[in-house]
This record gives sequence, structure tokens and C-alpha cells, in this order.
Amino acid sequence: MCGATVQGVPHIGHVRGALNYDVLRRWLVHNGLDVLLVRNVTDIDDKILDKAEQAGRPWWEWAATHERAFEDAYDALGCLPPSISPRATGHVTQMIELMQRLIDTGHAYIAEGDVYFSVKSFDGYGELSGHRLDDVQQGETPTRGKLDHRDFTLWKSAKPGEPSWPTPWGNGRPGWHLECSAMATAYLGSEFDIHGGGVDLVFPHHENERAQSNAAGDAFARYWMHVAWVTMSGEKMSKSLGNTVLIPEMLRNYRAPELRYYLIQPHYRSTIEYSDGALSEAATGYQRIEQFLRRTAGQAGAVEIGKVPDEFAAALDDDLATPQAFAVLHNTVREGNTALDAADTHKALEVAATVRAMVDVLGLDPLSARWSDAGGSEAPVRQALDGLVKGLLTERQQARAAKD
RNA sequence: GGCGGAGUGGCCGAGUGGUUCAGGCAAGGGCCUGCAAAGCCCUGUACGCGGGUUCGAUUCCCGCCUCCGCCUCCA
Repeated sequence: MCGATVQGVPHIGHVRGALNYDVLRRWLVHNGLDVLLVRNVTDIDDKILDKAEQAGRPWWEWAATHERAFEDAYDALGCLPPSISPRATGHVTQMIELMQRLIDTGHAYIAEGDVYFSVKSFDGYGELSGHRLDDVQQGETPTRGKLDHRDFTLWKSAKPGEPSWPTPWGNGRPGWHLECSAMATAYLGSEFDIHGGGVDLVFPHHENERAQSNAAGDAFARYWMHVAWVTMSGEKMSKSLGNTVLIPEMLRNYRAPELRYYLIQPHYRSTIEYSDGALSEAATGYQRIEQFLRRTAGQAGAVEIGKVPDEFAAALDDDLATPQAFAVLHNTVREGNTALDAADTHKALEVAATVRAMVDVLGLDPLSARWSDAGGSEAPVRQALDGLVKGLLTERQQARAAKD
């Protein structure tokens, strides 16, 4: 998947994609597949250079700082680490190799130190995004030697004061699209199963990745998977609109698994219109599951991780239909609560094991080492509360004795 | 201008040509409880607007309205 351009701090929209892939990955692993998850990091681009300069910091420090901020956010929400998160700057060799193949086959050309991909040279251009070449208004900044205004930049020639790397065609730095193709194939081979990111990447980024890789002879991605927006006040969440919700802020009011629950419950292709009300509903939903598992553990003993119900599996197998999966989960919780109320601990344990299996796949297991802390803090709180309640009860007894 | 997505009951959010609202949250009633909380049971008749097809449309077709996204960097 295309991860972040590490130019700023992550908001909940950014992590949604990572969460979606985390659930997908967990589900595939659960089914016995061997999963390689590569999450690309763009650590060199115009914005990083601009912002670092404004801040008076070295560009590489700026990138590294924000890469850590993204990793912290992913980790805070329980994303398992990817197999690797390659950085663009570490893969110039692979990019040069890819460009060389494109130049050799006539799909790319050099113009005044820049390297461009010739869009017309690739027949399938536009198939991924549904654009027709003639309708594309790919108006990248007007450039010197471009043969067709729709051609996109593979490599940018060095500018004074900017970082650059040597190539057979002169010094320069990578264009955005090239790096992702180079990194994907470096780790996954010339053909791999799934590639994705946010919906905004469909065009031009993924269209261009596909074009350059296919043109170079790589079969590339078999499936494309794009995650929809998190919006706020009806508009996509973005820093420039000032409608972002940052992860650390959110975690002051909600526990991490509650936020995770909120972001993975809707289908990944549906827009999430952020609202505090909806988020607190999600928190209550998570607590319902948590409550059941804790109650069972308290009354019936240790809860194992069992097997997921067929219906749950069918839901996730159907284009990762998390809403239906959550429906199955809640129905199962109800069944378990009923068993607990009937003091049927055997049944309750059995149901709880099923619940744990589901919640494990979703990365939401309240009894897991990862999240039990979130409730572990309950113990001292409960103790303190018990003390207060006992005090009040004593006072009440006294008042009653005194006929007050 | 080109391409694409969306408008569902108090709210979030699935889904389908037809008896009954996937699920959650909230609300009302009930069970349980010393009282609560939690839990469980019951209740709600929704699908942007106007046509059409059909025995029957929220679901199909046509038109319209509104909102959003991409086509420039973006998860």
C-alpha cells in the first residue's frame, strides 16, 4: 500500500487506510495465507522540502520526524507492523533500473535533465481510473522539454540547494509515481496480489504506477483496493481546510481500541463523516463487547480464542464487509450475555471464545495484551470508587441509626 | 468540461424487486434488582424528488435536485 508522504502529522483520515489494510492482513493470515505487507513511505518530495525549509530544519530530519509520528499513530491504533516500510530515498538504484528499462523500450525520454513517461506510448493508460486520455487535464506545472502535457515526471533534475542523487542522465531526485513502482516490485516481485491506498491515489498516482510498470514489462498489481475518505463537515479531512482530527488529540478522549472500532466498522469503500456523536456510539459499542468478555472471564474463568463463525468469515470474504462482520459479532455477544444471565458458564465460555476469535481478527480483543491495559487501568479506579462507596454506605448506616 | 461516489427510520450504518428495519447508539415499555448500572425481551414501519416498467420498487429504467471526490500535492 502507499503509505504517507511524511510531510506533517497524521490525522484520523490518514490512519484509516492503514487500519483497513491491517484488518485485511489479519484476516488473510487468519486463513493461513503468508502475507507480505509493504507500506511505502515517500520521504522526499516538494512539500517536504518546502516545509523543512520554512521550519529551518534539514529536510531529512523533517521527514524522519514525521515518519515516526505516522508510525506512532499506526501503532497506537494497533496496526501490526508491515513486513517492511521502504523509503523512497533508499531505492534510487531500483528507480534508475526501472527508468532505464522504460527509456530502452521507448516509453520514457529525457528532456533537459528531467525524465518523463510518455503517456501515449502505453495503450492501457486510463483503464484503472476510467479516464480517457483525451479528456485528461493533467496540467502539471508547465515544463521545458515535455513532449505531451499529459506526460508525467519520473525524475526531476537537480536544483541548487536541493538534495539529489546521481543517475546516468545527471543528478536529480525521484518523481512521486516512480518510487512506488520501484519499491513495490523490489519487495513483492514483478507481479503481486493487491495494491492500494486512499481513493485520491487512483488518479493520477496509481494510474501512472500501473502505466510505467506495465510498460516496463511488469504485470504489477492483480487487484486494486482503495479506501474512502474520512470527511468532516461534509468535506474531506485535510490540513489545508483546517478540519483535521489528530490522533494524539483523539486519544485524550477515547481509548485507542474505541477509535479503531469507529474507523473499521463502516465498509472501507464508504465515506466516514466524522462526528463526535458517532465516535462515542462506537466507543459504547466496543464497551459492550469488552464488558461481555470481562464479565465472562470474571464469572466463568479464562476465555480461549476459538473459531470464527461461518457467517463472520463469509462477510469478510465478501470484499471485507466489516459492517456485516460486526453485526455477527454483536449477535454473538447477545447470545453470550443471555448465557451469562442464565448462569450457563459452559455456554458463556464457548460463546466468549467465538467472540474473542472475531475480535482478534479485527484487532480489537479487549483481553489481548495489546488492549487489556486500556481496561487494566480500571482496577485502581474501581478500588478508589469502592472506597468512596463504602464511606457513603457507612454514613448512610449512621444516618439511619440516628433516624436522620 | 471529463470521470467517479453518495442521498435509508431520532442518530450511525448495512442491504434487497415482495411477508419482519443487518447490526450498533438513543428513546419508550417490560423482566431482573433493595435502588441503580449492566444484561435480556418487546416497540418503531425509512429509503432525495418526479415520472415509467411491474401484480408489486427503497431496490430496475428515464429525468431532475442536492452533496462530495478525482482530473495540481494528498490516505
